[in-house]
Parts: sequence; C-alpha cells; structure tokens
Amino acid sequence: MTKLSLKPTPRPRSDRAADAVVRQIESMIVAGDLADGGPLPPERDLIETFGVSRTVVREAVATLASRGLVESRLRFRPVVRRPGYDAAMAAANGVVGHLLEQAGGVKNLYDTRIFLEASLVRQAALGARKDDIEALKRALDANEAAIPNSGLFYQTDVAFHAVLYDIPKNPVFPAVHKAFTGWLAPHWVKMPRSPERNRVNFLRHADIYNAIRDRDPDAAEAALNSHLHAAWEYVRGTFAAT
Amino acid sequence: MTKLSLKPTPRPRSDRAADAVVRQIESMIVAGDLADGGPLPPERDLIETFGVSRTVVREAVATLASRGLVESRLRFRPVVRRPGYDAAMAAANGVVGHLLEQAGGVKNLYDTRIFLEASLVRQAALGARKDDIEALKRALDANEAAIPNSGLFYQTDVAFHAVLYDIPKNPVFPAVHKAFTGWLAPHWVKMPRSPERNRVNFLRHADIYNAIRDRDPDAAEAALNSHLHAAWEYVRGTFAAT
DNA sequence: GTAAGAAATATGGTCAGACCAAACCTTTCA
DNA sequence: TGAAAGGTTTGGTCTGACCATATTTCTTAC
Repeated sequence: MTKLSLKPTPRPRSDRAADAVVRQIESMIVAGDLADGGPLPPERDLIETFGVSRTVVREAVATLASRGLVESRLRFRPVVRRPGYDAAMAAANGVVGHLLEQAGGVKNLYDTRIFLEASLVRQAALGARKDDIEALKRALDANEAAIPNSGLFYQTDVAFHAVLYDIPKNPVFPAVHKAFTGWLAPHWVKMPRSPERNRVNFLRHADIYNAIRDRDPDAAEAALNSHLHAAWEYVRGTFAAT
Repeated sequence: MTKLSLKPTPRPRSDRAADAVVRQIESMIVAGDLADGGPLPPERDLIETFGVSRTVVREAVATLASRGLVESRLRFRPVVRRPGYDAAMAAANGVVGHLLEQAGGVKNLYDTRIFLEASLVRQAALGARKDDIEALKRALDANEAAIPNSGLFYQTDVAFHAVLYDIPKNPVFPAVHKAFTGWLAPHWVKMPRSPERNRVNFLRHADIYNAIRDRDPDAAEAALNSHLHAAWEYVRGTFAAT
C-alpha cells in the first residue's frame, strides 16, 4: 500500500508564506481598504489578521516597500502608497546607483536622456498644443530671470526640461524625467556654474523654444542635441578616467 | 541635574543594522570577492562574518535581492548577480505589474514603446552601420521563414525589434526592450494570430527595413508607427472597459 | 483652564534558539 | 559502477524576549 501523507500540510509547496501576505495587503491597498498616505496597521495586528508570525509579516512589509506600495521610515509606521509611475522608476534607484559607478555608466544614462529628449522636442515641434507652448514660454521666462542666481537657475533649468516631458500627456515621461534628474544630479551639481554659463544655457533653451513654437522639428532636435552635448563636455570633467 | 544617558549605544541612531550588512556585501560583489553567478555564503556563515543575528542577515539578503544584486530561489542558495541594466529594469517589475492593471496602464506603456521605437528607427535610418543593417536583414529573413508558425513568428518578431534596440550601442536600450516585451507579453499573447496576420506583420517589418536601408528616416518612422498602431488595435480587444 | 513636562504605552528593530522540509553530500550495497 | 539510503546543510518559519524611540496619557505648575 502506498503511503500518502495526509497531514494538513500547513504550507505545503512552492510559496513563501510572506508572498500570501503580500498579495493580501496589495489587494487591500488597491481596493482602498488601506487609505493612500495612511499608516499600515502595526505588525502585531497583522500577525493576528493573517495568522502568521512576525518574521513573515516583517518580510512581507519589506517586500511591499521594495515594490513601492509602502514607504517605511526607520521606527515609524509604514505609510501606504498607491503605486504610481514615479514609484516604478524609484524602484530602480538601488541598481542604477551601481550602474552609475561603472565605467561609462553615466554616459550611457545621459546618452539615453539626450536621445529621449531629442525625440521629445521633435514631437513637440510637430504636435505641441498652444497651452503647452505657453507653459514652455513661462518656464523659459523664469529661467531667464534666474540667470544671476546659479542655484535658482538650476531649478528653472530642470523645470524647463520637465515641461518637455509633460507635452505628450503620458505619465510615463514625467516619471522618467524625475528619475533621470535624480540619478544624474550628483554629477550635475559638481559642474562649474556662473551667470555667464547660465546665460549661454538660457539662450540654448530659447533656441529650443523658438524652434518648437515655429514648428520646426529638425531645428528643435538640433538645438536640443547641441545644448545637451555641450553640457556633457562640462560634466565629463567631474570624472576620473574614461 | 539633567540626565544624560551615556550608555555606549551599541548601534546608535539612524541606520538599520541590515543596511551595514547590505553595504558590505555590495562592495564584496562589485569588488569580485563574491564571484558573479556563484552562491552567496550560507546565512549562518554571514552571521559570524558580520556579527549580527540571522534576522538581520535575512533582511539584508532580501534587500540585495530587491536590488537585483542577488537572485534567490525558494530554498536555494542565493546566486550573486553583478548589477546590470537588465536588473535595473527588472527592479521595476513589481510596481509595473500594478500599473498595468490600472485603467490606461497598458496604453501608457505601449505608447511609450512606440514613441521610443519610432525614434530608434529614425536614428537607425540616419546612422545605422552596415553590419547593423545586415543583422536587421537576417532578423527579417528569419521572420519571413516563420510565417507559417505563429509561435515561432512571435519569437522572430521580438527578435527583429530587438535588433533595432541594439543599433545605438547603448546597453540601456536592449534592457528597456527586454523589460517592455516582458511587461506587455501577457496581453500580446492573447492577441489572435494566424499566418495571414503574420504575413501582414512581416510586410510591415520589411517596410521598416527597407526604409532604414534606404536611409529614409521619415519613411522608417512612418512605417514603424503604422505597424505598431495597427498592432494596438488588435491588442486592445483583450481588455474590458476604457 | 491650559500648556509644559513626566510617566506609561505602543511599535518597529534586533536578538536568540528551535523546528521543519527540501537540497546537498556521503556512504553503502547490489 | 551506479543508484538507493542515510545523514548533514541550509533556507523558511515560529516563539518569545529585550531595546530604543514614537506616541499617547497623565501630572503638575502657572
């Protein structure tokens, strides 16, 4: 006679116990049972709710955090975060940090940004709406006004480029922009700055704006490429070899 | 008299103990002390090495895994993975899964892909090297040969597009392609397929190839947009509302 | 009555030791 | 020699405890 183990097999096969908890909490978050921005229940409560040990609960919460569904500060109740495109990009922060330290890492990322942004301005020249162009103009004016103040200029610089990412009305792009600026900022801030440099950069921004307003995709793309490649020359000085 | 606690405070303030372990293991990986593809030391060994409890070690390993520096299968020793661009994209898998379930999520991702790939073919038409074009031709031929077999056709379809992402010689692009195909595949496979449809898709691929070979960026971009937008019409049928 | 300060409690972080089941290694035997 | 049997390692889970800080409650002094 074959021996069949008929034990209830508490948690038999392929899953980690934490995965089940993760799934349940996930669905509670997306269903709205756990309010966005509100605290997660205390670990001890979750133990009761799901009938597992604290070990498992803590592992589940850690997983949730790594997926961006929850934001946990040291010794504070984790905060529930409805998943968004920003969170998706932020999830890559850890690895990208290492990538940036590899030879050519920064250049790969920056080239990708140039590539993307060049396409963005081309499409903007072809299809930007009036209010997009107005928003770009406002950002440009703010950029000009900030020329004497390098710190403020950097902010308006980023804001100007951000408008470009808003034009396609696809939430993926602003998230990508946010991620890129975050990743590249450490190198960017080391770049030497001065009102004269700021003025040059402002003029490049104006070139881009004018080309978009004039519906000239080739000029827009050329202006952006010229602008960002020139900036690269200033940034590359902040590296050691290669 | 004010009471100041002068205890040595074993692990004083702001860090999780696991973070220190994470940092040390990270540097061991990038320094090559832990061979890429090899197993991580057993948890019990790491306990001794770092002088912390198993709780902390396990949390550290989980963090490493979420950052893509380590790959852990259930009940197997974690495998060390030197960080790469693929890992960076894979880190976003969890959140993107939720994004795809939101209304318009798939479309946002797919539109991003179209946008990127259109720019890719435009640039390819302008600057692809001879061997790039040859590789594209080979992928196209394989695609044609697979027309009768829908399963194989899908593979050669993906491979053809993959060549496009290789052309800029920037490792970010292949990683992005891999991520996109992974995220969109679940919907893609539900798309109805047939040799007739395959033939139409092959002809679109041929259009793209011809335009690139003929150095006609506008035609290349138009062909790709037409191809992918048409595909979208077939895919959208696999959704409920919106 | 109220606001500053003190005590009590709640909660996340860490630790220690134990048990299980599956993976891994060693030995044995046909 | 090769496959089965047994023991050992190792990841996954549990329990229960302790610490330090965050939060809440309760005094207390003005």
